[in-house]
Amino acid sequence: MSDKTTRDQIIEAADRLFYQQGFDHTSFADIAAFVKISRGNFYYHFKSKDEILDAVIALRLQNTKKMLKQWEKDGAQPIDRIGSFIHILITNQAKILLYGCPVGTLSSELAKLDHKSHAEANQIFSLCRNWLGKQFAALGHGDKADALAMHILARSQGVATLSSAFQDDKFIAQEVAQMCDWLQLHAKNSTT
Amino acid sequence: MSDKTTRDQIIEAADRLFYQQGFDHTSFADIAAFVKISRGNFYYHFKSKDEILDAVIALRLQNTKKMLKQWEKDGAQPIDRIGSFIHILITNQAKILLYGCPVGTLSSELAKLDHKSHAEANQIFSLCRNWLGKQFAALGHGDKADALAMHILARSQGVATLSSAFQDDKFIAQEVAQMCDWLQLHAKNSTT
DNA sequence: GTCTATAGATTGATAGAC
DNA sequence: GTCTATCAATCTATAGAC
Repeated sequence: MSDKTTRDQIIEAADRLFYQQGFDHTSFADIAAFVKISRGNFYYHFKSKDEILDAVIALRLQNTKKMLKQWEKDGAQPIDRIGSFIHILITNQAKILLYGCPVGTLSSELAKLDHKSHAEANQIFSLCRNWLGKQFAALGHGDKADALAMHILARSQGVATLSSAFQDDKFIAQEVAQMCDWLQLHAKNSTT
Repeated sequence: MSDKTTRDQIIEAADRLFYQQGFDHTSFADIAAFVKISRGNFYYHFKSKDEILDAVIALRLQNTKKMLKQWEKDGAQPIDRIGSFIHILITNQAKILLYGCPVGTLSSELAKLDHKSHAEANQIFSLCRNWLGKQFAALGHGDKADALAMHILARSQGVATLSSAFQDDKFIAQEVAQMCDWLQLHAKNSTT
């Protein structure tokens, strides 16, 4: 923890604060207070606030890739892997209830800001979409694999938004169970 | 249009700009330029920016009530009424692709800002939830009516978020069709 | 009821000492 | 590499003329 570079500490603090407070509403003063450096020191590591955002998005892309790889390693069958994806709603439920989904809320904010990095932020969605599509393709849903991936992604987003609005963790549990039931209906032939 | 009070013009401009740019990112200067009044004039009509937000939320609550009443009038059967709700995704698709759902994105933003009016903004969700629950109850789903209402609400939110991220109007059409299919499966006895 | 002028705080960003 | 000091712009909000 203490041997991390200042640059990495800034990125991690920004990652956290952008999620909790939003990108636009998080100031350098906020990040500086968190990392315990002066505001002027930022500009040795980054040219602008937008550059910090890009670094945060890059970090999230990297972490998402790691997570998907891990699920691919842990889950022998595509069904198990997709199940892992669905269950992040429960794994991260405490944070989701407070701040929603980090991917969806950042994408929505950058859309409203008409921010140049909006497309980059959406690559996190694309990563999940393609990975889910690959799993559904492995299940035998050739042409419908992408549509099924988008369906699961959308339902996860909706659960995050509504559970956060109503502070309802039971709703998360209900919907996760329903999505798993739905998944079983789409379990064609995996290995056979 | 021209005989509207300045106060109403401010509220309508704020309603539009809060949706397109976000609440926090919209300044008095933005609203003033839209309504063509001076910045100082705001404070004759409102005490603070938060008061404008409350007025905007009150307006949205009022408009939502009107819309739900109209659907109840137009649709003879609960199935038709729920169908009207699902189809707002298509009716408002142009705006949704650009700015997402006005209810969901405002709720998410106010959650991150830890804003005191977050609960008020969520009343728009509650309005829809209770109305949908009433329709499902009329369909004969006594104890499951609220869960079905939440399910439809969540799926609508997810479709709004993802279609906006991927700029995909075909995805909206696909999911709306699927939601209508799902709805038919839940069409127990309505009038009989 | 609307305006101009301005206060007071905060923002992102820069310059230069150490 | 980190700091202090500071700039210029912007923000919400206020005061007072008309």
